[in-house]
This record gives sequence, structure tokens and C-alpha cells, in this order.
Amino acid sequence: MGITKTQIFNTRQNELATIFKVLANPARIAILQYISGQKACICNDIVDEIGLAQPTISQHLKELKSIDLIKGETDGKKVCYCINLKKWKEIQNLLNSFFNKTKFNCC
Amino acid sequence: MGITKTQIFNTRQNELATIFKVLANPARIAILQYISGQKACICNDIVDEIGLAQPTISQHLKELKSIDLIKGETDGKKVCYCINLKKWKEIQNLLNSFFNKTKFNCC
DNA sequence: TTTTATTATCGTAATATTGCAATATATAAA
DNA sequence: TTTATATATTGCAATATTACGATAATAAAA
Repeated sequence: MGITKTQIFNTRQNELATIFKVLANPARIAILQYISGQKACICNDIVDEIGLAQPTISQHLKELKSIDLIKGETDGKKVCYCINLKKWKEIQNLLNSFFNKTKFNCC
Repeated sequence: MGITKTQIFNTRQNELATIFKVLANPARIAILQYISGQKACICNDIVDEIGLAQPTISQHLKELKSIDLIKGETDGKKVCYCINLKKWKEIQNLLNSFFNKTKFNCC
């Protein structure tokens, strides 16, 4: 036990949970907010801005990439991280659809 | 180490992360969807519906209650759980605000 | 009061997450 | 080629989460 029983839930429920899980960390929220406010998005700037160690930031970026929320473009020895606008809107729509589908039949 | 460094993030970032964390589990997604589709929301029905043990469901309900997403009304020896409409919309607005504030200056 | 039914809490095992030091990798500069 | 810089990966310790059996608490029914 201790592991989430994904088998007993449907694809959409697991997909939603995965998206929420990626967003469920203040460092990743801060990274998204920082990236979105920059013209050039350089990873080391994020390390300076957020105040976590470089490997930690790198790991958070990897998790954000895992659902395509950001994309990293290699530019020499630097990597430019940016919001993936298409996926961003897609996820916003998915979450709104979840919130809107909920009806209020009781209480 | 191992603990999220909430001190280095602002209140809004931590609040968003907390909300996302509560939603970051397929069982809790399924519970919310089930509750929202019922006229009378009885905890034991949820146990039968979801397929997790009663203590596990009880714990998930507690987490959903922790951010006021649902409210439980005692009715004899049963408890009627319902979506808290006010908070539900509040959270939807908060998330949309987060998604909309993000600008796309690069890439 | 005793029994039964419903939900909550406690304790615990298994697994996941967070964060960092050390190190690896990759590319540019010297 | 060697050195310096930027980012990724590995390994590990601390903590958090998930799930459930056992049990407690509460209230209706007998």
C-alpha cells in the first residue's frame, strides 16, 4: 500500500490528477510565474531568482516538461525555457471543464 | 531536506500549491465528481462507488474539507457531503487568474 | 441498556516527493 | 586540447502521501 491505485480510476481522472500534481508545489508555481514574465528565459537566472539549489530547479523543470507545460530550447551552453502556450491553454480548458461539469444538486 | 521550503515563497504561491495538492489525486477527483452528481451525498455510498476502504475515503474527505471544497452535514448517524459552491467558484477563479496572468514574452 | 450501523481516528507499512552535494555531460572560450 | 560555464543526472536523507486494519466515537434501533 502507499501507492495511488490508478487502475481503479479512469483516464481522465488520472490525467487531471497528474496535471494537478505537477502544479502542486510553490517552487514550480514560482518558476512558471518567473518564466512567463521574462523575455529571455535562462535556467541559471531561475536558480538565482527562486533560491533553491541548481539540481533542485533542474528537477522541477523536468517535471514541468513532463506534461509539456514548458519547453526548453538549447542555445549554446544555456537552455531557454518557455511556457508552451498551446498546452497551457489546453490545460486551462481541461481544468475549467472539470470545474464547470460539477453540478450542485444537494445542500 | 525533503520538506517543501514554503518560507521562500509568497502566500499566493503557497495557497495555489495547497489547492493543487488537494486536487492532485484521482480518488479525490472521483469523489468530487461523484458527490456533484448526487442528490443525497452519503459517505458510505462513496466507499461503494470508489472502491477504496472506508478509512481511506474518510481521509480523502478530510483533505477536501481542509480547503472547504466540500462540507459535511451530519444527518443522524450518516453524514451528507456536498460541494461548497462558494469556495468551488472561488477556487476556479483563482486558478483562472493564475493561468491568465501568465504572459508569453518569449519563444 | 445492548446492539447495530455509520463515520472518524490511530498506527503502521509501502511508496512518493523534496532538496541538495557530488558528479557527469555538453558546449564555448582560451 | 585544456579550462570554464551551464545544465542534467545520480544517490541519498528527510519528510509527505497513500492505503488499510484495528479500533474509537456517535447515534439510531431493538
